[in-house]
Amino acid sequence: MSMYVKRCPECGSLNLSYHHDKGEVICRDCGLVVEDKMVDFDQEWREFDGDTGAQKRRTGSPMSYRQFDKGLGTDVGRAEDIYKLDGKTKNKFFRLRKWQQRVSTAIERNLKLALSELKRISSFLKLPESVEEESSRIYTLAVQKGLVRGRSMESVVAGAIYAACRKHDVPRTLDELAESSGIDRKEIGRTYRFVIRELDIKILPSNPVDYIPRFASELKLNALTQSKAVEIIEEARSIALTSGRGPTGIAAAALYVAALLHGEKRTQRAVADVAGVTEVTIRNRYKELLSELDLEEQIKKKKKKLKGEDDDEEDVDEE
DNA sequence: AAGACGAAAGTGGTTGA
DNA sequence: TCAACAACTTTCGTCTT
Repeated sequence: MSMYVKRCPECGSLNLSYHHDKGEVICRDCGLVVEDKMVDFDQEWREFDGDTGAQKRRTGSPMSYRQFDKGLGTDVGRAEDIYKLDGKTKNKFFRLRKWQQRVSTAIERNLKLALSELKRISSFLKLPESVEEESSRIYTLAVQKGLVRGRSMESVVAGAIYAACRKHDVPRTLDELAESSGIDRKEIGRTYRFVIRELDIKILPSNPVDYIPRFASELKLNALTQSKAVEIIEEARSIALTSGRGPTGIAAAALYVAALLHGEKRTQRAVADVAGVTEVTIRNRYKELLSELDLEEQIKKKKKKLKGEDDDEEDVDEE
């Protein structure tokens, strides 16, 4: 169905890898993220049988949380519907109706504004539609639960997006959210935690591997280095080296080591910048990696640079 | 000069009494 | 609610390339 043929703009390769769930297209040869927001081709609105051609009508607008009320609306009924009610109930009815109007117009206004902001940010971050949809849902729930009170609308939007990204394994760093929303990173983290706690959204700790393609692409590292980094992370995970640590730090250190081993050296600062951590954190993770995994390869590489006088085995990459 | 390294002090969040 | 604690950051001085 998705029948467009693409070449990697970096190396011209046709060997592209499609990750539909992440909305990413990754070049297997050079690791470039070719396109990180794919058109969602299989979202095809139902058509009925071809032979009864006249009946190809759709059944209303698509149900989406990106519209403020999911395209539906519920009202407390009109006055003429309740002519049989007694006076007391009538009064109650009118009170409810009044409240409903107040609340719903307030919520409506809020949602309209918030969802357009949300759309702006998610297109800035090139998030796939599934994530945009999810964050809209989260935000809507948050508003309905009154969680925005005392917080800025923007920070809740940012928190909702962050949560949705995590939930869909398309993690963005807090810094990226901060940059695109203009909200302080800590503030986003706070509201994020608050929102997922209040809405009882369970989010598993994000896997460092999920960050690798994007970071590697930004650093222009090739696919070999990238898969080496993934390999390192998985090895580290098997020895419980990754628990409790920040996933971005691990991803950054793994990439740093992998780049070193493949002769594509990047400075710690460069890696730190794209990963949104400091050099110190990379060094700490890096040290742990070297001491807990096999570091002989690393040492051999360095020895080769030191004029490699006597023995040099040319084994670079295998497990 | 630039990059890598590491010590020391500070920050914000989690946990457990 | 408070204190201990771990992870991470900031800052800064030293060493290596």
